[in-house]
Amino acid sequence: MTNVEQKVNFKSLKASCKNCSLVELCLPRGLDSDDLHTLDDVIKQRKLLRKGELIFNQGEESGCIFAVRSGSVKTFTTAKNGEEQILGFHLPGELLGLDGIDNRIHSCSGVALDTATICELPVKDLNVLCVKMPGLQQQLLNLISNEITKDHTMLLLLARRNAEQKLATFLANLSARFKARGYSADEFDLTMSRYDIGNYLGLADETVSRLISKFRENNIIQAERKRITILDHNALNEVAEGELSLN
Amino acid sequence: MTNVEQKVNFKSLKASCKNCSLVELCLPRGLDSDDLHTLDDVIKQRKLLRKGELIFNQGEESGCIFAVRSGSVKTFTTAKNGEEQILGFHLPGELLGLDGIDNRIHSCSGVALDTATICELPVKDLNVLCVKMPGLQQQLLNLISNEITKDHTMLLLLARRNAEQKLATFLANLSARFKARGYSADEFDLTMSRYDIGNYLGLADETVSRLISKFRENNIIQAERKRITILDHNALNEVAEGELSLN
DNA sequence: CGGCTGCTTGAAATGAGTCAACATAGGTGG
DNA sequence: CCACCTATGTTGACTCATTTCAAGCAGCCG
Repeated sequence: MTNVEQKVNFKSLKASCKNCSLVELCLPRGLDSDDLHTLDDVIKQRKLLRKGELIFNQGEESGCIFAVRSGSVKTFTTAKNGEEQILGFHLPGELLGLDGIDNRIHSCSGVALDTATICELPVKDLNVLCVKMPGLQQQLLNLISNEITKDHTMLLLLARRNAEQKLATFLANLSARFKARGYSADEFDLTMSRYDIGNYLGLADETVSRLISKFRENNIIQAERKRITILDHNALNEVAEGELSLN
Repeated sequence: MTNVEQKVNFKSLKASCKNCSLVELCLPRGLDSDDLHTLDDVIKQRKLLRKGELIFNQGEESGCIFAVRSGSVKTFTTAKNGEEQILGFHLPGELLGLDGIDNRIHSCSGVALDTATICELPVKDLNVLCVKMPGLQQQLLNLISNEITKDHTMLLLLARRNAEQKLATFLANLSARFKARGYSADEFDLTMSRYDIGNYLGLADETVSRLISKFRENNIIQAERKRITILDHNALNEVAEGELSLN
């Protein structure tokens, strides 16, 4: 199943880790070099997915968490009546499937938004490793804890903010995440549709469309279909905070 | 700090655990008896809180998670501009503060809604125990995983449901939780104000008031201020699911 | 007993949704 | 390679659920 016996002997720590995207997440709070290699060995080969392909399905027991290497991914729950609620969009270097970390059942599904590569990380192996590496244990808890905090921020956004603030927050957040991952904070492509954005933010897709136009008319962004250029981060943040209302 | 040396030698497992509310949560998926006692020893003495008293504060590092023994509690985040978003209400036997499980900083605050007793559980001690008790490790992850799932359900509720469905879901959920804890599913007191309910559900408090009246007029509930009696669980669930729309 | 806070109800205002028509891009097959 | 077709996005007009504003009421605490 895993290839723990496989030896790794490169000079550079990063270069020696096949699946850096996930391992990098653990670096900031210091696992030592040996630990990192052990962890890296547990991470399954990347998998290539086409747009729309399922990574894991709500209700199934994958026993894995996942890391995005390239491309992007959305997660969503499906209600009894069949309607979907998008829970998050995941960029390269980010994790998903943490809701299945107890090794039981995923409470949401993950789907590729475009061509994407993802790494699989079997929770079982992680648990075994945790005994040997107390640092990893802590890292894992940190990650989940952050997940909860993110959800709480989202609850606030959905419950208390108007459409303008929601979309501005969404764009500002995307920008910050691209920046954190080494991409441009000013110019990026939306891999998700207007419908997806609306679903995620609790808005009709027409509303999203209208707001994008409004932001453009106010010279806050430039928007050509999927391509977004942020012209005025300051104004965008002010709209997000409700300090600035447009038109 | 903790009283690990303290010996416990009662016959009944439950009777021998001073802080059953938390320990019970771990029972369903089987820690053995010795483990339970060890766990119980780590749980700090109950604390008595008056209405409005703070249990833990957003931004502070308590290093603890908490279990409600009696009374009820709300958790909420405070945004930059000072406005609050209630994240959840917690009944006896339920946990809170899991967002601070990484032993760092709480991303929300907890406050007693009425006179309440709560137990404190230092995460540090838990981590130590986890090494000795692999089962506990798993239990903890399960709990957090469930927390995430609950948040996801809430995201769906806030983003996709109308006011009627939100309130019906809220009441049905409360009822189920009371039942699960051995209280009546039909009759209970709301310890939170209309304002709190509205804040939690992303509604104006006037809307909550109006809906309660509407539910009463439709003979779904009886409502005398804080006292709620559910007359028709079936109808309530149908409203929650959007299968039934009132008036 | 009075004042305060929380609750209820009404009337008016409005933000976002719905419905509908049209535009554009990208993909497919002839 | 072009023409068509379907997806997705845009924009307008109208509707309506929920909010906001406002007034009155009821329970509760000091």
